Amino acid sequence: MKAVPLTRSEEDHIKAIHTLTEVDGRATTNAISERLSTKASSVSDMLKKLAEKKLLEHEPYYGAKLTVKGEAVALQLLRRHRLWETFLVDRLGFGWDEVHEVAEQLEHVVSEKLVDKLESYLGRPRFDPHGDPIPDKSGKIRQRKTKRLDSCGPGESVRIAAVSETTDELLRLLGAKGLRIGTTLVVQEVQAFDGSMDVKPKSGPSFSLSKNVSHHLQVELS
Amino acid sequence: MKAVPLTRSEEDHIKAIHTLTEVDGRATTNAISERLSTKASSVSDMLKKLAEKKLLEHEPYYGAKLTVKGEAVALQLLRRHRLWETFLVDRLGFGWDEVHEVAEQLEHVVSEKLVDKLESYLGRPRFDPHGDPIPDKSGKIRQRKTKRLDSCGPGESVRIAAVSETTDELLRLLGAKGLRIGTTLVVQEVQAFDGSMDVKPKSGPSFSLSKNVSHHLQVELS
DNA sequence: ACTTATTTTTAGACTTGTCTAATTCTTGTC
DNA sequence: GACAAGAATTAGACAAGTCTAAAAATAAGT
Repeated sequence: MKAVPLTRSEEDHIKAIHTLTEVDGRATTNAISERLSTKASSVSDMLKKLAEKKLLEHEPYYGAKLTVKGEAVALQLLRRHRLWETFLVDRLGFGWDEVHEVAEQLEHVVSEKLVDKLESYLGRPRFDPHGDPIPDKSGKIRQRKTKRLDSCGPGESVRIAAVSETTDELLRLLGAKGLRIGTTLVVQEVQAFDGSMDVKPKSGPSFSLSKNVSHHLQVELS
Repeated sequence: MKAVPLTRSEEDHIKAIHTLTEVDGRATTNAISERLSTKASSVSDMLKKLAEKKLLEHEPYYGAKLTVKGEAVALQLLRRHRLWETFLVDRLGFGWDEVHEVAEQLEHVVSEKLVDKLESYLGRPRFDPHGDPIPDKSGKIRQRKTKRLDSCGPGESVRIAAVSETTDELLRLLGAKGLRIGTTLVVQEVQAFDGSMDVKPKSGPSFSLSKNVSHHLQVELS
């Protein structure tokens, strides 16, 4: 097992495939190209290249699927990304919505020692500021039984388990909408534009929640 | 004045030119290529390109000289590099001889906000772990009144303030002799033959340093 | 099932940054 | 001052990663 250093572009493709597979079940050429803001033809080339490196299997016209080796690469990228995001928010005082682009750059810095020391320095956090799990050195992740509402997609039925980082204002808003711990919701639609979502409580009409609000709601599947 | 983003390679060339100009008074094509481990022809191409961007003036066959604009870029790179080195040593516990390569990568991360917040987080340090000055946001550096150890004579008592143009080999040598930033030395004798000098630390026996080594030690009177 | 629309791939070109090899310019020596 | 040695530049090639345009494969509607 040689540690072939990957280029930034290769890493970006692997991460996109990982995320798409997790969210949509599969990673199509078009979906990848849209995510990376490139053209489908470029992705096609890259898939062939990564398949030759045994990082993924590519069934032409069907889609890409990471191999065990490719999955390991993706998990290390996620690890770096989320550790840096934690550093940026917890230590440098960035807002949770400002860190993505910078972490996107930092995650490509290559130094195992750096990542391990950063992890220790941050107190070995299991979750990043967005509530996403941080893989450990070996790629293992501790799954949370809950996730944030803003990470849910249309059709999901969930129960509110907790409200994170609450403020009085937020609690008042939730009260006004009739939301409390234990309330069951069905996600109806997510707006790509601003991340707001339409949800419908078991009893009562549906309404809209801004991403700001849905982000603070920890939910579990119901 | 638009902030044209530079490529990593362009930044590397500018930094090399800055350092060489500071050390040798001028930056020749060969010297740059050696520093960057590339070939002279590649440097030649890059010089033409950077000259077109008004980052330097290139008198063919004579050498390159940074413009005010180019100098500003170099200072920002130095700022980032030295802030990251400070972070790696002071916060993450890296040895001062282990940080260069990693800082070399981190310095290319582009985010003014990140650099400014990092500076605050570190307590606005004026000097990095090697004793080199860290430029502020506007590019200003606070100079120390230092001279090179090889310019000192017998009887002078000095404190090591910085190690200039460091390499990993040099740092390891210094470490082996117990020398670091802040160490106080008394010059005992200077050999006319080869310029080597005998020095005695405050605690411990005296030993000899070659001119090659003493030339790289920036010291202040103590 | 047939035809059309969509998706994916291929083919060929361009850019950036590098290289080798050949050429041109500068300099130091006699 | 001529000429050899060394330094710098130019010319031409190549790999990586991207693009556009065209071709091929798949999916969808009736």
